[in-house]
Amino acid sequence: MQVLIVEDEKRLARALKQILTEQKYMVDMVHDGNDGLDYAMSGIYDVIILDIMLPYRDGFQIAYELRRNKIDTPILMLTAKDTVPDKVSGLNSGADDYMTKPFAPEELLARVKALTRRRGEVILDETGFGDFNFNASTCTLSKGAKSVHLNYKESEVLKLLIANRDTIISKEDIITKVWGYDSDAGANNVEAYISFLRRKLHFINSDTEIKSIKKMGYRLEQKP
Amino acid sequence: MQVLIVEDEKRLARALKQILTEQKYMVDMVHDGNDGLDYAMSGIYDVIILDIMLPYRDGFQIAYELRRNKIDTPILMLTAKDTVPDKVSGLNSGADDYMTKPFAPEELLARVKALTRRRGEVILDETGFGDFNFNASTCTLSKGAKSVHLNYKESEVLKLLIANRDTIISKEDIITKVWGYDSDAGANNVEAYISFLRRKLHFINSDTEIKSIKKMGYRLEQKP
DNA sequence: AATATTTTTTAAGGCTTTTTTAAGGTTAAA
DNA sequence: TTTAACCTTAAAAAAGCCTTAAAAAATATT
Repeated sequence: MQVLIVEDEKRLARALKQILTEQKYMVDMVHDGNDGLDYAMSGIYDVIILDIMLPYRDGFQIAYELRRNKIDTPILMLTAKDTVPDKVSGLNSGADDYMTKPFAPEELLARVKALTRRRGEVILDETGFGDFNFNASTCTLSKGAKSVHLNYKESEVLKLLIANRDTIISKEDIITKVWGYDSDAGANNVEAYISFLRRKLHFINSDTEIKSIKKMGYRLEQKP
Repeated sequence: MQVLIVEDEKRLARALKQILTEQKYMVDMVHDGNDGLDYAMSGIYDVIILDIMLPYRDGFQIAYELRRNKIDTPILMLTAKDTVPDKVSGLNSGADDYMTKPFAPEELLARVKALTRRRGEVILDETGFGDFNFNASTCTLSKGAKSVHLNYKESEVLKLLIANRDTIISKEDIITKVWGYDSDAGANNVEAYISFLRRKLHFINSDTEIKSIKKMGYRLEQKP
């Protein structure tokens, strides 16, 4: 789950980032309106946290531009002012939610969660493939009576494999989606996690295997 | 369908890559002008997405060099500037299309699609010829119940044969498109892979054959 | 703040698959 | 019939991948 923070007050931006990364969001952070629009236009984020007062280009303009370009990433607007006129123009320009500074971390998290949930496609808590189940909210992989805990990265990799059940997913893809765009993780990082997952699948006696297709990537496959 | 991204801003490059790979393009990514020219010279790409501002060698130079060397891969130029002089020199140097940052993923996809369509091909996921099917996203060749896995180069060669279904494709062509322009692969490399493919077509009981026309190349042919 | 635990990264050696090479047999054009 | 082009195959070489242990980093606990 990827979040973009556009906030020029760096201290606040850092605080936001910390709150979100603690909840396992992948966070990118920029500090002015131009960068904000650039990054947001990539369309890769699940939520954008957008300050209104920004250098070069304000939050309203950014929201407006995004919607005009059919980027429908949910936007959570931030502002110090609590005036009605602001609220109106914020929501008109395309924001989905609105929050006035200062705010409690809980409130931020609640709103971000609400916005990402609304993106719909059902946030799958309980999912699976072949003969195993995976509960994303408890990070538990299970088959029958046997179960085992997955840590964060294991879970993310497995979720990707499940989501791409009928195609080969490349290591590059896994890296950008689990480690992030600017990470310097390499193929071996993915390989290591694939190995961890295989061991755990084996531990719960699953007959699903993570097949590797050389030069292409991985795919889940149910054995017998 | 292969795309080369030449863009030094790594985050943007990765975002581009993600957008394209989600649409089943095969994407290679380099981050400076030298690598950009090297990769592009291979001639194996269907589109090159080329930033203008690059370390070592800018986008104009690369486009110019490519055209001078008779590499006619369509080029989509990217730039932050939206000035007319830039547009002109971009198109003069050999670019086919032009896009200013920031942009929406849809726009990118529309332009890339337009450039590749012009080449006359389609984005193939599930394709085939005669009595067999080939699923490019799982690298699986099948006819009826029988199926077999193709490795990377086998897939690439087969895709070329299918794409050129009505014409003879030469070994030189296959070499430059699968091995790259500066590879030292020879005719025998192609012959070996043709042989591998024939064996696998036979294995799935296909009646399609890869016909060889001496001194000319190969062509797919459906028997009776 | 120090220590313990868990997670993540790194690196090396071994294994498997892919790719190349090479040699001898086959085909078809001249 | 001759000969260059092509086919097939085995085996060598290279590349890619797996696994594991151990180091480093992050996180939790005391």
